[in-house]
Amino acid sequence: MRLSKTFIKTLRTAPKDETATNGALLTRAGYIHKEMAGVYDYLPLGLLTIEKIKNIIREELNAIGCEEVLMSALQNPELWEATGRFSDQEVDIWFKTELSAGGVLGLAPTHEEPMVEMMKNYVSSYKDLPLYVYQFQTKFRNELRAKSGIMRGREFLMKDLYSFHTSEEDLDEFYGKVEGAYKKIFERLGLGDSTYETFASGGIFAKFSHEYQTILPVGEDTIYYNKDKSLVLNKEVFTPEVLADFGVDAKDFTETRGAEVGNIFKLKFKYSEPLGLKYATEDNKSEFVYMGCYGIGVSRVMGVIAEKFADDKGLVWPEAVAPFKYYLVGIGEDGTRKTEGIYAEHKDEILFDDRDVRPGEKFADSELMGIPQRIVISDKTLASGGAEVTNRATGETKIVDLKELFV
RNA sequence: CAGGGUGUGGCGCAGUUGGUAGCGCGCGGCGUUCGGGACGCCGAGGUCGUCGGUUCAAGUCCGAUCACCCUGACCA
Repeated sequence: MRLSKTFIKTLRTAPKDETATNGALLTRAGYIHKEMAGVYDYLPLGLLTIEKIKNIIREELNAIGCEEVLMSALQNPELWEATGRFSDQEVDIWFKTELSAGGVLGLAPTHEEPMVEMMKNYVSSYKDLPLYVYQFQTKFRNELRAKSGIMRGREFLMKDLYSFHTSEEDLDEFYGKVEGAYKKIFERLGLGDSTYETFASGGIFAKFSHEYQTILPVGEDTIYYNKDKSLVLNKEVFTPEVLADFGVDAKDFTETRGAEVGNIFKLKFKYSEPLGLKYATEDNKSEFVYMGCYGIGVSRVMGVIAEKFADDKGLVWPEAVAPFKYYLVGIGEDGTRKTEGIYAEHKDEILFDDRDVRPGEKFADSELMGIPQRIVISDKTLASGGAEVTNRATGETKIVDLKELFV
């Protein structure tokens, strides 16, 4: 991408209404644009970052046999009335709208009901199971208070996976596979060292559910971890009874803040029963389908990564999620000519700062945008043998022969 | 939803006891610059969130309303 050709523009100061680090830097660096509280547009760089995150999740889910779909945001109330979840008393974050011909529709805050209803068309026998179906979809939640940049929005992007099984054992086994996939996903996202599977309230169907909490000072959840972080508990289950169950002592735990980037739930019959998702067993009995659901907040993850790695100069993306791996700057006639040639060969990997501005501004923007490697070519670098390559995260600089740049 | 705070050019801000708006960044032009957001000159751009009221006169006072931010509560 050529910076001279894009409409985005960096800002020296963050808008006053972006006080969270992620919102302020993503706005300043031209990744996002705010429509209103909790509602954001993703600009070219932001969209590329979102797509990188999505692809990592997609690859790991596909690797354990999941199938991707895309469901609708508009929802039929009848479906949700079957589970009692269209009621504003039961689920108080609905956005509801009206059909011009009369009647109410909802904007999906999650997709258990429509997913189950849809699968009724395709699941009729034990031979059809198990199934693992997911999507990346925009969710709408009428939060009382949107906050923290893109970390808690009213409209946000989520990956939601639903699994369908004939037995609890099969559900358990797949649940374990998802745990494995999630571990890989968070590692690849650069959050492996700071993200922990955390015990949280499981509602009425299980003692616990699992949340994936990334340790982050501005996270919304309070969590407790022991020395080696082998056991992490959300505050909501950090009770004497639960501690006794685990045979641990509260004084061995440290309190910190976490951002919930994912969660996984064993739903069992919670939705299959009220909506009537059944299958025929081998001996032709009709049974309800066991279910699990597994979420990752894609846009929130982007905010968490932005927040977690930022420094005083701006964003610092892990290479796997950066919109581009390289930020290319040419200085002087020779440098400029060389960079044009390099850009032509590696367009997909390069954010090319070909703007007619002074070098200092380009350096500042490369740092603000958080591109992992900055390549500078000038008379000076050519005289020392090639291009100067600077690592955004470490600040480490080295001269690399032009032929060795992309090997 | 409770408490606190803020709305003035694209962004950040100032505007004294009411007298119809000013600065920095950014933007356009010219020139000098060209490895750390350079400098000079010229210039464009706002009716002060919205509605109503007081007044000869309101960005400044009063009322209402909307939006936004922070803390908390909420989070299926």
